[in-house]
Amino acid sequence: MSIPSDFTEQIIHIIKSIPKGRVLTYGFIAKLAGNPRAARQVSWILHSSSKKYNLPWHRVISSNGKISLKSFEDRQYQKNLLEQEGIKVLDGFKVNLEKYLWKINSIENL
DNA sequence: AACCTGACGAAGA
DNA sequence: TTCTTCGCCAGGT
Repeated sequence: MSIPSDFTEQIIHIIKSIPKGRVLTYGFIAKLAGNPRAARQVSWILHSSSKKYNLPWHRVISSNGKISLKSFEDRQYQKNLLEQEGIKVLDGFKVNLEKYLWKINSIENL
């Protein structure tokens, strides 16, 4: 284990700040953290540190509005978590970003 | 220093 | 609309 970079800590902070009933996309989180092209790093963090940092990982989805987990079981699980917060998950595990994306333009006040 | 990986994403075909 | 390709990033599988 190594000490997370500032960039990584920013990402973690942002994810922990996502309100219930809202979602954020990988790319958007990366952008808020300062590097719009580091979406993959966001996925890596979720994959490796969700448990460690107790992150609301289920509130992070792809830019196309779909759940990104690989197996059907995992997608189903994430879908349940989202619906528990009032988020409607449509066929194909898709979420209406227009409706549920967390509108935030800066992390200044996080 | 080099290489590999992932719950990505935009652009093409 | 779906599939493929290619570029990106930081951590370490």
